[in-house]
Amino acid sequence: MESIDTELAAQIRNDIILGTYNEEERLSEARLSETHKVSRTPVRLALRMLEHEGLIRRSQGRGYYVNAPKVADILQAVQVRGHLESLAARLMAQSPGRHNILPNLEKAIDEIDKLVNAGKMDDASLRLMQKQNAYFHKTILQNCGNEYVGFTCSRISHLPMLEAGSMVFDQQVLSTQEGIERSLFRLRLGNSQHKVIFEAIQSGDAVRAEGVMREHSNTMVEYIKVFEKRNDELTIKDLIGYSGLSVTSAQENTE
Amino acid sequence: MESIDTELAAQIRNDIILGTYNEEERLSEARLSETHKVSRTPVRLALRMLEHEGLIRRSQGRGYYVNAPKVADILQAVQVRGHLESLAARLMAQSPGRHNILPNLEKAIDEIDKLVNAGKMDDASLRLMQKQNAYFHKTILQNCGNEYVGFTCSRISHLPMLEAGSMVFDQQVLSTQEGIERSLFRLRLGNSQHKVIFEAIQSGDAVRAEGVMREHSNTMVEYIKVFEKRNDELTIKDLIGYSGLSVTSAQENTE
DNA sequence: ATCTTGACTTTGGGATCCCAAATACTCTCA
DNA sequence: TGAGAGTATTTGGGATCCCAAAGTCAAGAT
Repeated sequence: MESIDTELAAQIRNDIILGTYNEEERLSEARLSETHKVSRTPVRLALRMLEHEGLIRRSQGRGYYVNAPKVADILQAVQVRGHLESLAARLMAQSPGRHNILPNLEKAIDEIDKLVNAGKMDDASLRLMQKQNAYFHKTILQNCGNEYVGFTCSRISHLPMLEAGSMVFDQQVLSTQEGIERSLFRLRLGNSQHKVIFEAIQSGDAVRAEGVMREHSNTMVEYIKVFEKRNDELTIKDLIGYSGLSVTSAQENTE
Repeated sequence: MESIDTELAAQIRNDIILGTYNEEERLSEARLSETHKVSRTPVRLALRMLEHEGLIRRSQGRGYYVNAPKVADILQAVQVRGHLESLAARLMAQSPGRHNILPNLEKAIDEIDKLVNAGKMDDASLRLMQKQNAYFHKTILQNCGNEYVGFTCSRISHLPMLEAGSMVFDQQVLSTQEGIERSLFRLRLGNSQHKVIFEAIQSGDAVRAEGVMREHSNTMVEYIKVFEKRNDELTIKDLIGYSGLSVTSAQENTE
């Protein structure tokens, strides 16, 4: 368990993201300290944190305004993260020490391959795939030789779906056999991109590593846009549902 | 004047960056509140802020450790910012609303041209050029259509030289006529890159806008590396000196 | 009816006190 | 003399009180 202020920030963040507060609703230290049964000190720390994250705005003498992100914001942030990941792939391909890390990447690829080939799309399998996928992406971010790439990424990872390696699944699609086949195809494609990225990094082909990673990152943006087309009123809550995880546990995984 | 905690954070940040504290020195809330004559509440807020910025590390029950950035860190961060700026250039070239902004960019280019052609490299001229240069870069970041590009950049702009459009000059070089000529050449080159970026954005050539911006951003990294080669023990303090501004006022410009 | 002015309320910021946890130190016993 | 236990100290976290600034509302003057 973290300290109260961190925990509190996580709760309020969750509320903001899930749309519990009204648009532009005003938050006050005093009210939050009452509703959450804590003193104003941790509330203040939590609000400062959320202000840094851009989820609330401070207004001189008027308290804090909620500034809830929209799906469009998530798309923009994912694009930024993807761009940074492509930098990481390029840098890692140029990094002399990369060879010690490569086996770990390969293992993650193999694990995903194994799961995809088993053809199962149950909740447990999805979780395992997400875990390996996240590991693949985080490993590249953290071992590219430029620690500010990972650092900068982490500055937007409080948003849902912004953890490196987050994946989106359409539960409706997963309910039919044909949908499962399509999803498996998508996963196979994604993992084959992983393989290309791996090989490019291994052989030191920085340009290719960057290019494929860019394309790979773009995949999720396009996939979410498909959802948007089908549903104008797509909310972030829906999106988190698509991540294949429960809404509450999605927050717990935030680091 | 900002609130005490912001001001305090700026002071401590300055001290850390300029190397006032020893490597890995421990900071405590109580001591800082004494030395800065404020209570522990704003100290705590300031320390949290600095922790977010990565300048100090919190250790359970042992207070805070100073984590002073090195010149190598600045180089890494500049690389990240440059990469994000190249994304901004690409996106702005694809943005339909860019034409309303283009005149402002052109004006900044013209102003720099005017100053460079005048051939003066005095302090006032340098300041004006820095201002126009910063305006050029910030305008692209803020009008690329993806607000998270600018947001993400701002998450590392607490570091020195990390404000978009910061420039570096070698004061030693500026003391000779030949050095001034070389610096003017460098500025002319930089501004001609600005022009290419401008034209690429104007004509919607996203690939070119991104490529030239990447090259443009890389220039500063290479220039700082020249300093490093000449002086193994190059400190961040030296680097701020190279920015052509006084060490203290460099902090004031932080936004 | 409207504008102005005053008091009242709400807001966040800062100071101070208390507390638990972790550390560091010292004394004692083997 | 060295190891261990117990105590003192230092650490940050939380609660509470006070304050100045800004916003809000109502009453009174024009």
